[in-house]
Amino acid sequence: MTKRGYHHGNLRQALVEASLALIAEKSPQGFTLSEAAKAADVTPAAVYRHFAGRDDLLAEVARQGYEIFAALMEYAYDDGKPSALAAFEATGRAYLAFARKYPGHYMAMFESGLSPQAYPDLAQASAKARSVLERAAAHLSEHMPPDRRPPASMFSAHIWAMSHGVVELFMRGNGAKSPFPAEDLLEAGIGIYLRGLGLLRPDQ
Amino acid sequence: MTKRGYHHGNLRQALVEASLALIAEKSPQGFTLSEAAKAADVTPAAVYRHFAGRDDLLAEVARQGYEIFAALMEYAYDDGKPSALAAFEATGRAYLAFARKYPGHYMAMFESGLSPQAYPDLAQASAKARSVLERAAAHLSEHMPPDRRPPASMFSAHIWAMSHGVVELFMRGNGAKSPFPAEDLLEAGIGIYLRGLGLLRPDQ
DNA sequence: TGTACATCAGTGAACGCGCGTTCACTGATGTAC
DNA sequence: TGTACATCAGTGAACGCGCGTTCACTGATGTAC
Repeated sequence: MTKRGYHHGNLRQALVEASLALIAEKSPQGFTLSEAAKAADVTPAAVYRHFAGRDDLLAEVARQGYEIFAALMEYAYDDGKPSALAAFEATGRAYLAFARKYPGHYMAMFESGLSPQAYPDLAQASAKARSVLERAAAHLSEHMPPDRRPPASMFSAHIWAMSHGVVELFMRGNGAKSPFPAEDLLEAGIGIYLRGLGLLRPDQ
Repeated sequence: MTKRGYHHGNLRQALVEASLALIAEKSPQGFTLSEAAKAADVTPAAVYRHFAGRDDLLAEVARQGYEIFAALMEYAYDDGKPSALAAFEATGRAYLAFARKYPGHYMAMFESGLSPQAYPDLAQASAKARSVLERAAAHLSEHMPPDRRPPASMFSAHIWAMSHGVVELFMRGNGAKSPFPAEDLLEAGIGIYLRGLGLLRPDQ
């Protein structure tokens, strides 16, 4: 049991968790402060003891999302073990696993439309997460044929874009029914891409 | 001049165009029927002469988007001329050009969260657009080394996912500042991917 | 241990607002004779 | 050409609703003596 505060006990975190469920169900724009309060068994006014308002609550949800995201990526990457390539592929799989397991966080992070600049803590968490991805990309790029090695930030962006696109188009109802499981689709896509970079033998 | 009807003249289309501007500015979920009516210089109630309600109006915006999208893709693909590969690359560029030039349509199509099943016209337009992409992919896949040729629907999904991801992450403010222009980023990404499929020589 | 007081998390009522939607209506446009 | 009538696109008022936010308050918890 977590320690209980005055009345509710950890209301701040309870609100975050109520919001997560609502965001996953109705999208970040569909979620309302009042509903989150109700889900936490509390008056809407109580929310203002812990957050400056609706957007501030949403920002905190996104911030926690980036923290989890960064930790998962870090863990999956595992300092490039057993090999830069294998670690990189594990990171890609972890990306999709995160989107599937933490849909509320994912949507708050990437589909909420709130600007991170307005929330310093959010901007910092987001930068931290991104740095994990870029480190993995930079490490892997050392193993590329140097003549046509693209900037690490570019090929990290490619992988991120494809991963995000698979999540948005084929994991949610949006756009299209997936003809394949999203995981297989992304793994195959990344494989082809890495072969194009000379990181995989043509017959791998 | 377009022909004018009873009072306003083509109010139906005026509402669609007002909605486009609002959607591009505030996202599909931020757009409201009342604002669209006001932008078209008309009472909210007038909207109900032409649409069943807010969602119906949004669906019509998306439908028109798919029509334009399909036409642009068709034009860019140009029946696979001058070569299947060149035509395919032109189609990729056209995708991004569409997203940039018709942000309201793009957002209504891919970020609105409305289910196409509920709107038969929308579902049909969406299927038509998708078929153009799949035809291009199928045609190109005939030129692949047949031993490891992936299903056309899969590699079409890869390209689409990367394109969509680039739009969402690097063309909008969402997620990240682009280190490169979105067009260059996507073109390079598709190039690497196609090389991975054996469609481009390693030194191309 | 017991009492008096300070703190402050959450309450409940209230606010102004804009939303989507309905309804009886009006008056400009089109049509029949 | 002129008149009487039918049509129907758009009006304006009204509705109930849930939103975000504010405010003075209350009462459970923690603390000092």
